[in-house]
Amino acid sequence: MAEVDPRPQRDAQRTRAAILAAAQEAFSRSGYSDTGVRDITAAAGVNPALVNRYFGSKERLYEEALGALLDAALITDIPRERFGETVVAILTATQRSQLNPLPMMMLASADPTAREITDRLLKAVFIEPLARWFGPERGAGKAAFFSALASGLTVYRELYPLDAFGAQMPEEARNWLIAAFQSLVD
Amino acid sequence: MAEVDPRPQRDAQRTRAAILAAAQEAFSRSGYSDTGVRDITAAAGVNPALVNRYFGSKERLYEEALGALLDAALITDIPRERFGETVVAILTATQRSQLNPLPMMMLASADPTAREITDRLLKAVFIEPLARWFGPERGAGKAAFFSALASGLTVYRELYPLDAFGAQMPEEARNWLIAAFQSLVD
DNA sequence: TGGCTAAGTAAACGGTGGTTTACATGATGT
DNA sequence: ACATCATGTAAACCACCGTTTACTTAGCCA
Repeated sequence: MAEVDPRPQRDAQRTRAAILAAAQEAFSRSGYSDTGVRDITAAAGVNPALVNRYFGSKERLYEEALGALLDAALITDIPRERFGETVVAILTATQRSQLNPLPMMMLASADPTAREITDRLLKAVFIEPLARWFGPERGAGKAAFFSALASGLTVYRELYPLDAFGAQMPEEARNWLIAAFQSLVD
Repeated sequence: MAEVDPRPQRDAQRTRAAILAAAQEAFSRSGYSDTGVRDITAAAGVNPALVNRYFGSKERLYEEALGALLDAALITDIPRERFGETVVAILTATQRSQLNPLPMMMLASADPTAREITDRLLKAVFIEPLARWFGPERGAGKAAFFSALASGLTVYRELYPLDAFGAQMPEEARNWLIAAFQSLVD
């Protein structure tokens, strides 16, 4: 006899989490405007109306989805002496991280509402903490360089793939990137 | 007496050009999905149906709009000894260039169809010629670095503006960028 | 066991999108 | 002047979107 599943069929927390996870995946793949509420809920196996029940609107679902990704992406616990290679290792992981907020940011930027939300969250939960971590002297500039470099790399790895940034990145390219990132903390 | 305008009220070429120009402006500002055919034709002062008459579809209008921008953006006639500063001057021009294809590329990348078109055009009319200009040795890698750096800079100048890349960019940041670009040709 | 409430569903609503169709009108050549 | 065709227009079409509403059903407690 099979074990009975002790979990009830109806579980608000589980359903909410399933929608949020499906939203993160969908928004990261298709952005804001091109991701429908019905796409998300179909992937989560629930009814479209539940987005409004649990999150209020598609807009607020996006905000929570991106916020969680940005939170998880903060890299301020990396040891400074190995900053460059650690960052490059993360950004060029063969198994694309589910937690990289950059694709979602790039793809969602066309919609004015999503862009406003993204701009606010990006600065509040990522750029500013990162700038403080870099230190009071030129911290903001370093955070900006970090973001620009990481974004450019992500664009040509995931959006418009170029061989030079592909799976088997040439040693020279990798070293250039490591040195560029490491120079921000030295 | 005022001179009579010798141009007829109806001029297919002029109308077509007006639609194309309005499309470049709109796609650069709002991407593909968030730009409506009615938005474009309203800006051009013509009827929405003319998009289909002159371009076949919104899709093919996008293709022609981006293709023209990518063509005009090729920077292979820059003297190599001043490559870095020239590129940075172009990318950080106070008056944002109407011809920079990067915002359009970034904003349009969410829609699968627009992304496919962008990917094809980007490589055929920009990346590959640029790689040849850099030379047979590591040309592709240099073109990739150029694109990544330029894209990251554009993202944080136009999409999610950061002070460090703003109008009055610190001398240090500017010099870092110039050196990075110049290193690609030295 | 029975009923009450949270959880989930189905269906519709108003708005908007790209596109097509049928029609009106200005330009041109005889 | 008039016929003809390119050019432009108005309106409708059909599909899809986010959201709301009315309803059903499962879970839980008395």
